[in-house]
Amino acid sequence: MSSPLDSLPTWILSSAAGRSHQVLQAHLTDAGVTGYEYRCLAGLAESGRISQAELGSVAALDPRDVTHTVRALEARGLVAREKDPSHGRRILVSLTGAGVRQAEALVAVMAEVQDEVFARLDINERATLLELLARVG
Amino acid sequence: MSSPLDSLPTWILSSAAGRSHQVLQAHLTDAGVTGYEYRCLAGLAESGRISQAELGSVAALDPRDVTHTVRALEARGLVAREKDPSHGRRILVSLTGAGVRQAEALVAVMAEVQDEVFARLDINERATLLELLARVG
DNA sequence: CGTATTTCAGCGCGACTGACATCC
DNA sequence: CGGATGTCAGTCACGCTGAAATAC
Repeated sequence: MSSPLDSLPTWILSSAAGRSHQVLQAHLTDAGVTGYEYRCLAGLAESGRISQAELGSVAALDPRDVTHTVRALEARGLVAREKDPSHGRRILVSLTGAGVRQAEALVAVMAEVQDEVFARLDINERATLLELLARVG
Repeated sequence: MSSPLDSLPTWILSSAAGRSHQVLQAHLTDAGVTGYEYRCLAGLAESGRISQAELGSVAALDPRDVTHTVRALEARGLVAREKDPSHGRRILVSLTGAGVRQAEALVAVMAEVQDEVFARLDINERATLLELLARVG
């Protein structure tokens, strides 16, 4: 059990992120979406009808991953894709009604994830942690 | 650039871990080892001659990953593998002279990684961060 | 018998790279 | 032409799972 890694700050950071990721993944799986899909839905919920390239920027996704993710969401009826009339190559993506409902449900899911991951930290400690994390790297 | 993810604590944590991981990977690549290899070398430097199963525990590695990693290290002359005379199935792994030197060099590499990743935090802030991270998840 | 150890092969996520076609 | 956009295919690290052989 004991490991030289346990005293390594970068390992502690990585381990905490891993535990957080595990909680996140479990909840997203329950909700029926992947991490990429969640990010796209959340980005579209905030930014409305945007191009895939813009969605990649908003969702912090590689444009090539946007392609697959958006097509998967389209196949499930959560997003609509339409050609930009003012730019033939560009494709505009937007949430469908079902997509909007899914995005709203995911807001609640993510709130639960945050509560679970940071359950052992109070409000002030959470703020301190985020401030310190912002200065890491 | 702006993203709904930027205000999500788990995303901030994951991003910080990603930046840390990037710095770590860059330094390990320069040193000529993978992350798994570093963990095995560090574990062996601390624990001496141990079985692969024990090494998996010390290095926080799946036993199946230990197999490949140890064989790669053996091929480079950094570790020695020998059958446990008291248990035919078990294989004992230990550092060679070159392995010891590599492990020592990696200690310095990792110290540099920590300094770089947490450069913008003072001693007290680093301690606070680690204490809070320990309670995440 | 069951348990532990090691080894083989493969999966899945997340992030990335190369190559290419399309459009302005 | 250059530059941006989208698509297809593939790579890689990392952490897993399944299946199997060997030893206790």
